[in-house]
Amino acid sequence: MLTNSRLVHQPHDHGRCINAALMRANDLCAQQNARMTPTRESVLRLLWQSHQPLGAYQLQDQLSRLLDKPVAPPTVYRAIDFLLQLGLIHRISSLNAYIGCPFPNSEHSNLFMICTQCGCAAEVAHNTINDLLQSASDKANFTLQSQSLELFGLCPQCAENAPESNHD
Amino acid sequence: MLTNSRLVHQPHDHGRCINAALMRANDLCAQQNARMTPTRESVLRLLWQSHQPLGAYQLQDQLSRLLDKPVAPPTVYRAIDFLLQLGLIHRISSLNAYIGCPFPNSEHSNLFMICTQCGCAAEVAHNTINDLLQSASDKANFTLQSQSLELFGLCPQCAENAPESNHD
DNA sequence: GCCATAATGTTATATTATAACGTAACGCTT
DNA sequence: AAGCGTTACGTTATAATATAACATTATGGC
Repeated sequence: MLTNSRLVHQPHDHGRCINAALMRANDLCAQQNARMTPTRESVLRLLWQSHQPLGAYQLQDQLSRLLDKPVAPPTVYRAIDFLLQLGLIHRISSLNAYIGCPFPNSEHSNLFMICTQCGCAAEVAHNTINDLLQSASDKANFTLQSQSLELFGLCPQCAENAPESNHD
Repeated sequence: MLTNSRLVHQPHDHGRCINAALMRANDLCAQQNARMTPTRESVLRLLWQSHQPLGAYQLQDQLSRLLDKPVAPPTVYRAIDFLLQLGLIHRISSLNAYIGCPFPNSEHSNLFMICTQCGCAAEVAHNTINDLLQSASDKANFTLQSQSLELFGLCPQCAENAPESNHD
């Protein structure tokens, strides 16, 4: 089970973690002969700035503030589409929000653990689950192409802070 | 593995299948002291009419035609919310669409197999997958509350009709 | 029948996403 | 370096999905 759960849920050198993500992104672009333009890089950076998924219009606000000029929705959506295609970010469809992918190179399951309290989201790649989903698909004669797996609940911190209605 | 996959993918007595769903719905309402009003029943029926997920505005159209009078979005969304709360239907968030639940009483995984070709969707309850997700959550110290699992691919028919770019 | 509650009607608007078309930048060829 | 095709971006308008707020009507218990 490969996960960025600890990174998400625990304090860490976040600047380094963002830079690492940008490096990976640049590498991938070089590989694929794609251009990491300033707008795209800004959007990717903003998505990495928080471990929370951000909506397109939140991104618009932040990008607009960052560039100190008005930014229209298509600008944001174009950057999002580009990053999605390269697998550098994911769309979390139950939230209509987007988040940086911690392991863009690996084939992985896109399983997210999303905190209903604080909104943070950790990504998990879990081979056993993927295998099971594949075999369930096979059994149903379903030709699996892609998947979207989203778990909702409390992250470690929030569970800690607000435990099961205990009044000790 | 409990699934309505065969029902979805194979010809069957669909009228009976809709009626069964409505019966289950009425039972559940009786149990929970909830009211199955005409609007709600119509929406549920429309959702069962196809094994495809329907969007809110598709439902609006169809409901409007069925009742032969204009219907505003809130009407549709209220019925949807009611049915969602009772677990009689599900929201498929990657499609912004809704679909009748074939086994509303059971605790289940909400796993959908959605055909990217024809749009049909089968629901699967798979205990092993649920258990795995639970244990993955435990390992990550994540308090699992709910989940949304959506698989995309080709249903048996569509796979049959458009096999892997073979030209034999 | 009266009342509280639940459901629906109605109007307006918020939120998310895309279409369509023009302009600018890039990078290759010559 | 001029020309040119491609890619990216700017701009305006609008589509698609969802909800807020408040008025009205129906339902069921007393």
